[in-house]
Amino acid sequence: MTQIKDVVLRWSYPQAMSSDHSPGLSTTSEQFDRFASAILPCGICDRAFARFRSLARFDGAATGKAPLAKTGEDQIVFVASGATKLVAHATHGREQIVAFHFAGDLVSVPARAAHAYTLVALQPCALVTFPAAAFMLAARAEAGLLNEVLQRALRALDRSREKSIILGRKSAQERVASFLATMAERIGAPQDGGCVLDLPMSRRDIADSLGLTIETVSRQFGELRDLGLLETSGRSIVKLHDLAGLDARAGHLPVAA
Amino acid sequence: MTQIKDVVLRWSYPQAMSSDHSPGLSTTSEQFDRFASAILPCGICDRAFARFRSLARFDGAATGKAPLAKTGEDQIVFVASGATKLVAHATHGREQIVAFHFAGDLVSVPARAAHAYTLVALQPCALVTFPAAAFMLAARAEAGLLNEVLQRALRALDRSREKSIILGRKSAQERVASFLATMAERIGAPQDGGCVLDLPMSRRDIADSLGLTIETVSRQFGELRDLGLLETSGRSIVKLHDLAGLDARAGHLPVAA
DNA sequence: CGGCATGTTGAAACATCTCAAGGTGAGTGG
DNA sequence: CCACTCACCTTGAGATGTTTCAACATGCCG
Repeated sequence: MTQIKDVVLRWSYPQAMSSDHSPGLSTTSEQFDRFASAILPCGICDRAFARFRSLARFDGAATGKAPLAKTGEDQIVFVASGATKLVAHATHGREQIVAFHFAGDLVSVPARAAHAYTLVALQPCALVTFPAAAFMLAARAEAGLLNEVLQRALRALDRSREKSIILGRKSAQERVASFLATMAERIGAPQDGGCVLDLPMSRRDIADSLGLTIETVSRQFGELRDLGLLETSGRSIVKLHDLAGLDARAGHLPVAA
Repeated sequence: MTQIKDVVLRWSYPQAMSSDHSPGLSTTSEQFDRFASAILPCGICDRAFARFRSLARFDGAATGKAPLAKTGEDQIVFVASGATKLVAHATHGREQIVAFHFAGDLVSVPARAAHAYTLVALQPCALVTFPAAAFMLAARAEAGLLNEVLQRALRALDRSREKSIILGRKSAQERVASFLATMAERIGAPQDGGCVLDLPMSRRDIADSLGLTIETVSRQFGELRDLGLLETSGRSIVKLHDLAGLDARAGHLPVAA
């Protein structure tokens, strides 16, 4: 009863597979195996297994490329390796990054809404793509699979709601601190009390994720550095010295609210 | 294959039951029946049906009240009648409304995250509440139910993502226009080319949903009125004259992006 | 070791917020 | 049925944080 919430309530895996930086998996079999072991229940019947195998499309994507063909249909994408961003487009070329994804994550990419969406690779990626409608139809009778996908969807919903709070009610500094705290959870490598991040996304990506400009993000990195909360080296390495201090700066509610 | 996306891809129902303004349903049976016919698949077995019946808690809530007991557990709530808001709390008393819900909607209310969440009634409500973990366990083998809940979760995710774009990259006027366009879809009554809204939420609620202040919301209502796009009467009635014009002001992408 | 995208820092512009003072309307009690 | 009242909404003027525009520094890659 408890393990449901604790173990599988995530649309994405925290760090299980994310230390894998292999540029792209060599074979499609290997990609599909990753998908199957992450998403498909052990007890799934051979017929259903084969059905998903035949629905799957395999894409490798170089950094910065949008690996999905515009089919006009909703898509379900499994990130076998690498990292991606889901970008929403508004008028006047404005972009908002709606989510980041790492190896092991499952992404729902809508074809049409009030805004257009594009999935873009942050690193060389191996992706397994399904047409959403066909995927759902094939999953219709597979309770185990539906359960897994549902828990991941709810996890994604929780993340998206947290983002709404950040975007709606937080200062620039709180946004950057929240971002770093979240990334620490997802891809951070613990190191003597702190945590080291190797961010696959640029300052522009961070800005587009937090609803800020690159200049403001840069300034806030500076301030957090001056506060002794972090240290940067090169463009992508960030060492967080004080996770608790960062959380406080992030405007998170104290535990006993 | 197509009808999946078109018909059931919603965590919430658009207007099906939302014209029902009965303050609260008289009997718990009636409430549960609404839940059952909206969410439980027709073919569900008697045993499972009884299981959900016994898990359900029935609450009536007066306007402004938070009807959920703080159990420390995630909850799943079905809105049998009325309207609610899901509020997230940050430091310094800041609040962000993460979603609105109307009769027929299903809501996932997290117990603990980086921010605390409260579900609050906008109108007198009848609610059916389940502990999320037990709900998921009971649903584990019910593919039809899991499918329904998954489609609704994905719909909620889509809505939340659209909100991220609004909060991250839009001007005050675009936010208000987007809000009105969304409400028109969800609870609008068509009227000679336009659409009439009877908003159950206050200006403060709208502000807390859009990441603005009440003053800014009020000013933007004024500007949209001056532009001839809408007309207000009393505090809650808004008549939209030009849905297309509103959509344009909302910064939505033109159809051929 | 260049060349150039990416990131940093500074000063002025701007949108929204804050603070403050009226209006308005929905519900209440006479 | 009307007037009272209080919460809610509207409008105005000044303060503020973020953006914009611009110049400069850095570090990654060939």
